[in-house]
Amino acid sequence: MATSERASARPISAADYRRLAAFRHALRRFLAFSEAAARKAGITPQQHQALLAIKGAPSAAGVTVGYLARQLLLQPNSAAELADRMVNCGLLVRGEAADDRRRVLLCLTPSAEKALQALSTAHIRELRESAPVVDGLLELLKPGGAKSHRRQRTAST
Amino acid sequence: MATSERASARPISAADYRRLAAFRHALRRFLAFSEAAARKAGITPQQHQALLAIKGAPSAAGVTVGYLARQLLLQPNSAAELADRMVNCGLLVRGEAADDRRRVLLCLTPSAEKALQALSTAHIRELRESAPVVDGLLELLKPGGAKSHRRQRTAST
DNA sequence: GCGACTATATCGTGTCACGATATAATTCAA
DNA sequence: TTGAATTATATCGTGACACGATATAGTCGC
Repeated sequence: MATSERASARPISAADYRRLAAFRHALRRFLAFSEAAARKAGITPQQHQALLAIKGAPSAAGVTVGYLARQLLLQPNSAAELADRMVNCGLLVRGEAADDRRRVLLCLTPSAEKALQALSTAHIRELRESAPVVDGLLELLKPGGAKSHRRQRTAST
Repeated sequence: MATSERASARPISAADYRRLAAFRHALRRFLAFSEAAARKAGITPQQHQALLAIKGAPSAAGVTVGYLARQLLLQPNSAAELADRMVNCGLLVRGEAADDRRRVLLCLTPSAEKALQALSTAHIRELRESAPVVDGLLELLKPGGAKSHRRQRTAST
């Protein structure tokens, strides 16, 4: 069974590995840019993500800890800890939901708004530059990339 | 100066924040998929990244610790520690470069090859599915992105 | 051969997410 | 209503991992 496992049935070509590696490298570069930008703005990368998730939420009146956890793909307790650190940093304020007093509404402070705006401007600029690169890398993996059935027109490479 | 800083000269619209948040959420989802896949294969996400970086490198005879550090955007000492953990796990073997005995050549073991192949297959499949989504989100941020086809050039908000 | 430089390794530290658990608030059934 | 089950958030101890500072080994120019 180990010999004909489905996952190993179709060998990956050297070109596939190169493309995957290049894609992940591009991803890391973007994330590194983002982290550096956040730290330059005086906040941690996770805090930046949290600010964006809150600011980009449908409800403009603040979001709950649970919402933050779902957006950031964190466990609820981790989101509560993150929110706690951000409150201590003066980035967020906690409020209570009127209808359900278990819930805590997280709202950005003015300084957080300011930092997020600057970061968002920089990120939009960066994305406009690097999007074509990522696009190109995704393109290579998408169509007949690892190819198996269809033949693509060989562009040399 | 703080009031008219360049970074804050152009306010970001609510739609921009939503788009940026959606983009980052999609990115986190992909990374979460990747992490879960790696852990299911019995390795850590960083180890998976390292295996891919090594396997996708131009030289097929192993890569140096320094190369690994540059590809993963880590400090050299962190790459050495990562390599150390991977050798202890039986994922890598260290070899010496013939021309420069300071250098260490990292090579995948058979079990690492097997794990990486399975992971790569899963990742290519996942990327083919989620690429259109990421594409769409990038599209929105790219061109005139933040805005609208109609009536841009706004002087207002 | 000697000093400057490069490549890798070691050690102590700090951050952060997690599991387990606790506390508070809501819901629902009887 | 009461009170058990459920949901939302918070607390605490732990572990993984990247880092800075530093150490060691190897190479190169002179």
